[in-house]
Amino acid sequence: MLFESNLTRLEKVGVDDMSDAIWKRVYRCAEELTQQGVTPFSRGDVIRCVQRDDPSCSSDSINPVIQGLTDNLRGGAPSIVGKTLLHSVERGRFVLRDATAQPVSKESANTSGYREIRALENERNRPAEISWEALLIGGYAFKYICEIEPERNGDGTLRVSAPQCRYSNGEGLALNKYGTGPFCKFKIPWNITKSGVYAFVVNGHAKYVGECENLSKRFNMGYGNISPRNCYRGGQETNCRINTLLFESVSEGLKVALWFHETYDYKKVESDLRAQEKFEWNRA
DNA sequence: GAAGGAGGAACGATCGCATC
DNA sequence: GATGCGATCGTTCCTCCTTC
Repeated sequence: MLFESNLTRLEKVGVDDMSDAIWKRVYRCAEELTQQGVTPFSRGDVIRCVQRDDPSCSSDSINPVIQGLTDNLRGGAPSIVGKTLLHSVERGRFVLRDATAQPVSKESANTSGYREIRALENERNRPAEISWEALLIGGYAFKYICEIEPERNGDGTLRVSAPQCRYSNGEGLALNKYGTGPFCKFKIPWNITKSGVYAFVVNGHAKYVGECENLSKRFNMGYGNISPRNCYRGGQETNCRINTLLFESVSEGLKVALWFHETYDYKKVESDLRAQEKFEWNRA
């Protein structure tokens, strides 16, 4: 059978461990509709078909997946197979892209469409103007980024975040050393995409230095927003530990500022700094 | 080898705007 | 108003590198 062999080939390229992935259900439905002679099929046809098997799967989840599988639509949720399965023939109507086409490998799927999306994002997120203010740490000039200002309650007290409570923990994992918090949530501007070395400066004293490839991501998707999984063993303990230290410092009324030294050679600069000075929040 | 620190891929959720 | 499209962000998991 033509369609069965296509799916089999997809599974052979390394995607057979994702039996519940929405993209796979979407593809099966597209095959099913095509076999029934419903081609082109509508977005709604696919959504109804997927929901027939899994009513809990909302159209909000299915829509970006359809988009992400369609070669001539931009955006959507990128899947492991890339934009290789569907083709939009008119607004809201699709056909299987090429029932006889060879699927792309995981590697090539990652290198084409996905990279183009990232390149566009990088272009959009041009670096922000960083203050001219500078701070010398170990001979390197750091620029001021912002003060760390966690979310607060209506009465001005720090809002305590407890992401560990949201983890389903089906494997019965223990909390890691720093998984109990308390945690806070904060963000820095999203448009500082440069690599370099950052420093937490508390009341004028550098407490921690670390490296990053993308400062905004490192903070907004790392330190500033602790994910439930990271509170448990195997999660990113460092994010938990540093977040709690920030929480405690700000709670005590201390000023915590983020400073940044932009460099491509961030590994060397970080190790150089840590060799020169001992920072209280860095571990050995 | 274990632990710490970080990057990145994959997938999904949500939101705003456009179009029918 | 419903549906479709596009963009952005969040979560989880995995891998890599370095240091001890």
